[in-house]
Amino acid sequence: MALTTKDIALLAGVSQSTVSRSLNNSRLISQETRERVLKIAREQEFEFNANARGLSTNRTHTIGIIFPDEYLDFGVNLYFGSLHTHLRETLEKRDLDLIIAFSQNRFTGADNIKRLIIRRKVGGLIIVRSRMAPETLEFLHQSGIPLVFLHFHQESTKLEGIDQVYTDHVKGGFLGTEHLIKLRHKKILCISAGEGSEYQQRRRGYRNALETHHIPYDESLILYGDRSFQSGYDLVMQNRGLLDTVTAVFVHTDVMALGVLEALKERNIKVPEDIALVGYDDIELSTYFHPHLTTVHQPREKIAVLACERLFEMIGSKKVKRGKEIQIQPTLVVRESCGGKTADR
Amino acid sequence: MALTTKDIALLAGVSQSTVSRSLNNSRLISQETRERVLKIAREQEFEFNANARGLSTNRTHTIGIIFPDEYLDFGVNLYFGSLHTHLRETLEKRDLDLIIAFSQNRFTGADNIKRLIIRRKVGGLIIVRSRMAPETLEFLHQSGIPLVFLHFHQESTKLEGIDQVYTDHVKGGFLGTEHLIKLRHKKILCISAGEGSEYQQRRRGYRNALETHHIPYDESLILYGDRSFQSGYDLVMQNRGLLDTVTAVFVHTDVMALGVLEALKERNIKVPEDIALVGYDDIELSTYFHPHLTTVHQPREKIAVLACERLFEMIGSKKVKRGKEIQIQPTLVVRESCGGKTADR
DNA sequence: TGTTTTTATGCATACGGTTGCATTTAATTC
DNA sequence: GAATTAAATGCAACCGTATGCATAAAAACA
Repeated sequence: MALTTKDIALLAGVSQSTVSRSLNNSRLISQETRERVLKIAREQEFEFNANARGLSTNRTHTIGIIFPDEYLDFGVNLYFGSLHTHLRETLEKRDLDLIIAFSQNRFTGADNIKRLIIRRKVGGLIIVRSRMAPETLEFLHQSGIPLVFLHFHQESTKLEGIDQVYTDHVKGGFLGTEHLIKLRHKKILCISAGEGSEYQQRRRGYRNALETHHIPYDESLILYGDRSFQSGYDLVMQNRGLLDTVTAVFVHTDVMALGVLEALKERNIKVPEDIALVGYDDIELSTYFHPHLTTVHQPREKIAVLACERLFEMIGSKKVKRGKEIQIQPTLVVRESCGGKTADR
Repeated sequence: MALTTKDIALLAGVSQSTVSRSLNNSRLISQETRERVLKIAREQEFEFNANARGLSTNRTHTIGIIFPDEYLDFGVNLYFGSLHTHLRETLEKRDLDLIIAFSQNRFTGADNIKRLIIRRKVGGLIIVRSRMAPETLEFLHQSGIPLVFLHFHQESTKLEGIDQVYTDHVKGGFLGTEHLIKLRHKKILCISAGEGSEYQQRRRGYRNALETHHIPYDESLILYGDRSFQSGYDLVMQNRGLLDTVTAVFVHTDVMALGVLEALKERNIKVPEDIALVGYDDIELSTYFHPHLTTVHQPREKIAVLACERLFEMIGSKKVKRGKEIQIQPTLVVRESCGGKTADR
């Protein structure tokens, strides 16, 4: 059987509470005793029983992460997968366990967010790009649990008092577009996605850039995919005419951009010679394709680290003021898919 | 505050133990009472406190999954990522929570396997392709925790009594090679990986196929990569001479195969016309590349489901006999990268 | 030296469930 | 209808830790 604090107490010749206090660095303990207890605990490879601890303190050394459902869908999960990895890594540094769930149990329909809090007593929650019922949101507020929303900025007043870490998607949309404009492109097709505020924001950036540079905004130059490789591919194949009239394409996810690239290759349209291409996300996968994608980089590791640190702060002290919004700037990574050349040809 | 069984008891006018029994489907409870209690619990959105439960039963509704470190490495994580997804999905169906860890905490150096058991009291453990210290293995044995090893077959007698779910990598190696042989290829380059039993087994299959068809086995036709896209690419670039002498390449991971494909394209070697290519894993990514990869398919979902079911059995009853080894047959998925044609040219 | 203050330790209870055992109530048997 | 048995419920202890409170020991003070 696993050792308990009681066992350690026996070995050390002290009471169980002294052991508990020693291991928890309480300052009610003499240096001498503490060290003796710690030594024995180490020797015996003592591990706390997380359940007992959680029961007693009503919190656990566990963080919950809520991912959006589409995480399951390979075609679009490369960005979130990478984010996941960084989150895991950051939490592991703090010796925190990680429970992962989708916002809703896809089989029982249970509200996993509520469950993680009530049932698992997670010490904090990171919620990645999830819509949620107002009721759940209300519940989160009331629970007072440390909470960080990730990925995109939500402006709803309902989210007041909730921390958010996100990249500036408007800026990202602007950067990608402006790069193309500076290469003298004027007719820039925008392949975005229908659902999701981040895409709306990226489109706003696209439009801002055009207007800043006095290029008329043309709604017919916006197409909507579903974020998948296939949809990028399909949009190119289905809009042959449109593609002949543009000199550049700005695609709002790398995965779609790779689909676009593939389709263009098949149609014998050369990138970047015939069409310049800009993606969004800077996923590692895109370096597998040629030409390498110029793309808007979102610093995933930074997002993960900042979100976790914020969580740690809140967990560490109840007095930390909630509702901080951390905006991270995306950057443009220039590779080959736009060419060094301008659009003058 | 969250509701407890005591609260429900009060509302239902019964004792706390009756509530507990009702919610746990004990047969010591009358149908009538049970229903009344359940109804109230539902209405109140009662959720068990997992800590309290875990403390008294000494087990939790939680499964641990241990992933290999390289999971972090994108270049090789596509297969495991997909496996992960299926595992998560399967466990969610059973309303089980999931804690994920690497076998060793990469920062504190702690043995996560031991920790998950002692500290988190996970009800079961799935260990994906991990080497581990004999001491840890011994510990696992003793703990009696439901346990399934995933991915490849380990024949060590030390693993006796431990369940394994794996695909037959020897068979897979055989299938891929034989397909090429039947297309009349005789000089088949094999790009494998240095570390990992599964690759050793795939190479054995490769050799078996050659010998079965009376083709001399030539060790110099085996190259070793590190499973990454880049290493597939590099091997092709660094072994130009060798590649000119073969008509087919069998690559032991799809990710590497895609790297190979990319390099061949760059060298203007046509696939499948000049060289036929077979991969291994059947990851979704490979359908993004052209020509589509002929590859050895490992049924990831089946592996996940079988592993979980086995775990459920063991969790459900202590009497279940341990040590079952479930072998799953890989299949060959013929796509475009070998051509319909034979090697007679 | 006696008294007060400080510091270190132990005692006992709470956390929210599960479960063996005792008890009550209902059903069955004679 | 009394005695026996079965079914349903309640009582209470326990799981392992944290922590308020009481207390003992040590230090400081008078």
